[in-house]
Amino acid sequence: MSTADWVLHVDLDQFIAAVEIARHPELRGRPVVVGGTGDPTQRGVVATASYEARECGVHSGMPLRTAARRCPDAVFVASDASAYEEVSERVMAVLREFPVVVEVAGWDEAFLGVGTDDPEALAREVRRAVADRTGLSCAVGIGDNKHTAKLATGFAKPGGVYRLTRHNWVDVMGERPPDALWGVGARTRDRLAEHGITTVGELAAADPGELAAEFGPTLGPYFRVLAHGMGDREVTATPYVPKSRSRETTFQHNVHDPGELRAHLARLVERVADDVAAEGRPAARVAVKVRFAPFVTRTRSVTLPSPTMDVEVLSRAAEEVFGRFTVDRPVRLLGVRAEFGRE
DNA sequence: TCTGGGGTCCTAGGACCC
DNA sequence: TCTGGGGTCCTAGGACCC
Repeated sequence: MSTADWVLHVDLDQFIAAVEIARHPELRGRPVVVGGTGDPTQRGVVATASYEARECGVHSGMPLRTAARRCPDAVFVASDASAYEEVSERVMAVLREFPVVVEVAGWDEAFLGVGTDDPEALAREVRRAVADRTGLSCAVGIGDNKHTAKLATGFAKPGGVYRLTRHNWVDVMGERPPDALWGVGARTRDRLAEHGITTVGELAAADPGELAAEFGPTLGPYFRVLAHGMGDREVTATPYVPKSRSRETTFQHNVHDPGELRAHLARLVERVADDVAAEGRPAARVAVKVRFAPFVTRTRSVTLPSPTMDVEVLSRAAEEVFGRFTVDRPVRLLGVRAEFGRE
């Protein structure tokens, strides 16, 4: 743990696309779209688009079909999680060689808790070390907490360094919409707008009571804290301990046949049971997710009589929970999640 | 824009207990 | 014998993030 002078946020540029370009050099300079099975005629979305592909309006989360229409020259590549994990580990190892606390925040990003008089110099060293040792480019945000560091990275991209602190917060963020904050999305932005709040500055000045009434006693005041550029300063190297493991599948074609659905359910629960066993900790709850056509998602769950890693017990629980659904429409997605107990 | 997969955290209502 | 208030667990759903 560290409550040092500065928080740095390191974020790799177009990470997944960069890994694919590194191992397929002929892709360099071309629009590259990574996601799904790599077949843009199938259901799936863009995981990462290279900067060349972004120029045609392709971005993360966009359906592959749409990406193919916008960028007919793009090269489509299947997503390969284990390759990205491996490269990610190498990058994190480079970061850990610095005299900093490293908190991994995803495949392609990490917070660094640092004590230094010259955070810009350190940020440039980090960028150089990552580039030299992995061939990857990254942006580094410098902040006085994790929130400002994370937002600073957005201004540093691609491949730069940017500092955002209480000293330039109002100038940089005051006039931006509330969803520019990390943790405020489109839904909350729209609900805020109904209260006449359309900028970060207005949110910072909003009545905490009114926010609590709209968003609840924890979330409401928290949004106002974010709008002041405040946030968590604690950077911790404690290894990540998952609270749940899940597997889900979107079918290429909607499924209505109950037998077929049960067969898919059985396969999913086996994969989840494998993940639970690999984790070596018993699951306390089992949840089943069903997404009906066109796109209505429902979840049912059960607390097990006692936590278990037994695939038979997990399977029976998933079947029981699935049996509580009324499957009267075609099913687009089926998912199973196991939650670990509190220890 | 016909909308993946894997996660986390918060809210809210009802059950149940004291 | 018509009724309080607090605490905690269970469940479903929503929002957000990478």
